[in-house]
Amino acid sequence: MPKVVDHHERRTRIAAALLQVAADRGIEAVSLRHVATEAGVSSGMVQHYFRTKDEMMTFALAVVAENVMARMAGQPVAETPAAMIRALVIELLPFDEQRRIEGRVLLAFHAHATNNPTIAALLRENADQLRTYLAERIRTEQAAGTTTAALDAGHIATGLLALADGLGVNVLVEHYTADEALATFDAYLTAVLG
Amino acid sequence: MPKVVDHHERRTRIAAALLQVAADRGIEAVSLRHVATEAGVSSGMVQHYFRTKDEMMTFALAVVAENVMARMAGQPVAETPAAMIRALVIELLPFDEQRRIEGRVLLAFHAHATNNPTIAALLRENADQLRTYLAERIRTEQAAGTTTAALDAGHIATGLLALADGLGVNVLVEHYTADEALATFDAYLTAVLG
DNA sequence: CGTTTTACGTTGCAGTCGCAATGTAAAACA
DNA sequence: TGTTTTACATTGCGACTGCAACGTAAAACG
Repeated sequence: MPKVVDHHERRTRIAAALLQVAADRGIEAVSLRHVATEAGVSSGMVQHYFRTKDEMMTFALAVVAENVMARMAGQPVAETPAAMIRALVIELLPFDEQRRIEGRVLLAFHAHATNNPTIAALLRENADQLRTYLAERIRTEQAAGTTTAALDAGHIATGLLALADGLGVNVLVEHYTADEALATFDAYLTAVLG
Repeated sequence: MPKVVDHHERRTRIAAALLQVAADRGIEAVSLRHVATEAGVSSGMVQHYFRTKDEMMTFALAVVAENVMARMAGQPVAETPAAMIRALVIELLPFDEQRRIEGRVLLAFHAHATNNPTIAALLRENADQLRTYLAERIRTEQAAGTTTAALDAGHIATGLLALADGLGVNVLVEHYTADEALATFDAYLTAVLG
């Protein structure tokens, strides 16, 4: 056998190139050759680590999902419940280049999921995870009496995430800036949590 | 000259076929040949009415935008401000097949707009129109004192539309049903408008 | 040290794409 | 009635796609 190689590392590197291509030129520009060129490798190597294009796409999506989750989990504990929610959801808005790229890719995958059950399932799994996490934290605050919100925590979480999704999309297509989106989000937060 | 032909009608018919293909098999399946087949015409005819694929896509998007606007404008005047907003935004949620198709197509175009200025501009124009319209109606209600909302009408409109966008996307990828989305939306409405 | 297994690189094939080019038929206009 | 103009249909070309099929070289293992 040749050089022992970290498969996961190679796949991750290729996925990163895929995300770059998708963010730069749209997901329809994601081809084996383009990704290979972007990664600086041969298309044969890409084929070596991903048997099909679909497998490559799915892996890349999983990478993005992991990144988002990791960023949210790495968030420090906030003082007030509103601040906590704000900090979490801000992570979903495209404020810097990294989040812009991820946002574009996620948007493209959402469009794709519309007629691709595999991708739809992957997206749904992550969204559920996020929603459950957020709802749980809201419930905790409600139990502790630190928030005035009388609404069902599940509805609040769903609404917050959907609002973040919608604002994110609108920022990505440049209907308004991330700051304006945040202002709108804040208005919603105060309305719901007091 | 041959048979005098209604150009706009032909283009609209082709656009309808495009939307069908996009909704059925994803926007990446939209090719001159597929659209032509779906419309039951030759690809030469499609080329006759649209000089480029891009022109065809843009036209189809404009058709969708018109449909949405027409449906919203055709909405009867509601009793309460909340009911009015609710009726308007419900039109944006994918409750029936028609709105599901339009939603899918719009979602795909939003992803596309991320790196296509022409489409981005078209989307932005429509979104602005919608937002202005909604904000204006909210302002009217506020002036009449028929709503308790203290927030800036612009922010409310932006938030409502973004929330509708986000909920719509989540319904399209089947994270939850349109009814659940509506429940969440209602919770938001009462929180904001009282 | 020889064998085997893995990690790539290269090439090619069948299919699809957008689009240009060309052909044909029919109706409006002179 | 003849000419011109428009409405299509057909064909083909160059570019691109995913993917299979090979080839090669190097390192782990016996």
